[in-house]
Amino acid sequence: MKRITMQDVAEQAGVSKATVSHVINETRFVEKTTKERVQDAIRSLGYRPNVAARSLTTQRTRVIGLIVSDVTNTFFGEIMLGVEDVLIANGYSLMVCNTSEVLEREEYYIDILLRQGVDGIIAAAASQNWDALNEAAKLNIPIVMLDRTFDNAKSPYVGVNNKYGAYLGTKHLIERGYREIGILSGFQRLSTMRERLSGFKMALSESGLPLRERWSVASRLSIEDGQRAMRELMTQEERPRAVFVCNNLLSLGALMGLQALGMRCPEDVAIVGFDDHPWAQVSSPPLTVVRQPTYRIGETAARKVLQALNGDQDAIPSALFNCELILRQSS
Amino acid sequence: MKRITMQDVAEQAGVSKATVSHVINETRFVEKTTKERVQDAIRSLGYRPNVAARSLTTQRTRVIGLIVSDVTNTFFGEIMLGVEDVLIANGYSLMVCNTSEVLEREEYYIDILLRQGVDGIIAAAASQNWDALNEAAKLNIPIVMLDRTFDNAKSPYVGVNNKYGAYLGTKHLIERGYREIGILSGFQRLSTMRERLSGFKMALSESGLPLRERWSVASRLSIEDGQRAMRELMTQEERPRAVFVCNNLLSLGALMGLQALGMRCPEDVAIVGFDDHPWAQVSSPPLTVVRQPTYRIGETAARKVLQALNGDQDAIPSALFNCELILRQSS
DNA sequence: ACCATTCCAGGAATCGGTTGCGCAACGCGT
DNA sequence: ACGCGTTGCGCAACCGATTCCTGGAATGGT
Repeated sequence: MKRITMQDVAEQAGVSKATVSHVINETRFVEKTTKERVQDAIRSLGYRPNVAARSLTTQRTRVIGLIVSDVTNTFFGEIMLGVEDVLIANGYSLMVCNTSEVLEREEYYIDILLRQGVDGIIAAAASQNWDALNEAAKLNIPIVMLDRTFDNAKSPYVGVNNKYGAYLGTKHLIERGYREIGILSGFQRLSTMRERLSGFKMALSESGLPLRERWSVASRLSIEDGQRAMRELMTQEERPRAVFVCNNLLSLGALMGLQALGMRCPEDVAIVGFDDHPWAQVSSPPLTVVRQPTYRIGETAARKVLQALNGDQDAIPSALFNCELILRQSS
Repeated sequence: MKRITMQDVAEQAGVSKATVSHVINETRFVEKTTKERVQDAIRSLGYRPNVAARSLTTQRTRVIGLIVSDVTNTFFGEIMLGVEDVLIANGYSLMVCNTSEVLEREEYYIDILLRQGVDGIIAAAASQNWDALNEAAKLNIPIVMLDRTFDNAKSPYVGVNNKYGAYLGTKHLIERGYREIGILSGFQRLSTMRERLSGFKMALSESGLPLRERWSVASRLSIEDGQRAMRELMTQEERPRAVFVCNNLLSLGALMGLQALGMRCPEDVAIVGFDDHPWAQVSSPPLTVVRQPTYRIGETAARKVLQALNGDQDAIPSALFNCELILRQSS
């Protein structure tokens, strides 16, 4: 079936393409009866504007690119939900890219998104210094950093106060009486992980507790790696009695690692995780976690790109949410 | 910064736009030296083709739309992963739409995708008779149904043998000695849910076990609804001693519901869930589940759209994977 | 040396919209 | 009846690529 174009609508309605366009976009006054004829023609023909053609002239696509590092993680799933809700409500669409924390894939995707001509990019960057992002900035494409940021990033950032969150979780362990506390964190190239480590250290030093280097392990962000790392922590001659875990996949891995070792939580070792997860309520034991407002983070990030697109010339401020400690039975 | 066009490249290389285009797409022989000049120009200018312009003439966007019903569900996350890997490898991009099982949103998204001019659609449809999809079919846009299908769908379908999966899980409960078995399923408008219910019934009747109507509840697919439904099942005077749960969110809800009622699993009631989940390994108790090969489902669906796009005129066959029973401690 | 091929590459139309410019018709005042 | 301002809409250029048609130069055969 031949695709129906604006020309077809124009002919059917007995007007010019220009008028059809103006009716659709409400960009100029059109007499009521004419307008109705056009709308009828649109309906009866089942006309659907071609966004490629439109964006060719307008230079805008009304598509936003979202780069996340792990689509299978509920954390990002909820963020996507927030982003999507806001975008849809504003007539934008979403192009999702999953990097699996692989740097090359990230660069590749940036390129793709720029070719697609996305109007803006929301990114949970895997890398630490993103030339590709700078390029995008040069093209005047607004960027919003999500979850993680760079040291000298000039783009607004939406995330949580990671340092405080980790501090909160660690403090809780200390208050519970634990004094031998370890930490299971992730890539130090991620700002979140650095901040969480630093919050952890702050809590420790504030209470005069030492941090043993061997009790601080950083691993890749996966269940298997969490499991491995937990084993590494727990098989030392002198092992920690509590562990702060910096990510939900790692928490799951940690729990599994513990089970594999035949150790009990919290009797043998207490755990506080970062990031809540629906299943954390029924895990064995239910996990005490530091929760981030994921949906709101997504929403906020989306609002900020739109804000930038709507010509808010002022530098758009970053948004930091606070974390919340959810007490359960692992600590 | 002005966007760099093919014209700029052509001038810099001292050739015509046509030649630049042919170099980029390898659509006609270009002398080695000329080609190199063009490639140098592309590099030095940092030229990036405008896909909107391209798709205007080619009538193809190299974008595939993926409609899922719940992005926060790991199940769909893994499917997305599979879809994405295949698409990327073939130079396609992905536009993700999340319907949250809301029918209007689904129709809305179909419209959006058609406007965007996606080359194909992969859909886990929430609705049962999709006019919108038929429209897409009329436009010669290949559709692949994912996870669920319609009764008289003419599009290929990629999923699992749900009936057999449910049969497997139920059979397992029966073999364990349970005779009072209930089922917690979802919307009967979803083909998956109907099939699973039917597999469940098959197992029951095969063993001469009765199905009490009150032991079969269908709820919306969410954790809260699963919880509610489980309570409904468990607070009857005569309650089942085992429950087959048709979806991972419902399983989680069921577990939570049980906890809330102070009941123990599997002592008070055994559970077998449909869909595996990483956290199901550490839940209390670890959950026996019927697992679907999610990643492969995604991959396969993507391959099928591409196949259709590459002009495989023959009707593309559906693909049904088999489920696998994962034994843990809830049964 | 001349003509027929072959080889390379350019010109220009085209895809389907948007938008600046300008014109015809109409109403109103005098 | 005439002029002028206003109202409503059409014409055509343009966005940035692809692709068909065409033509000049180089090559080869006799």
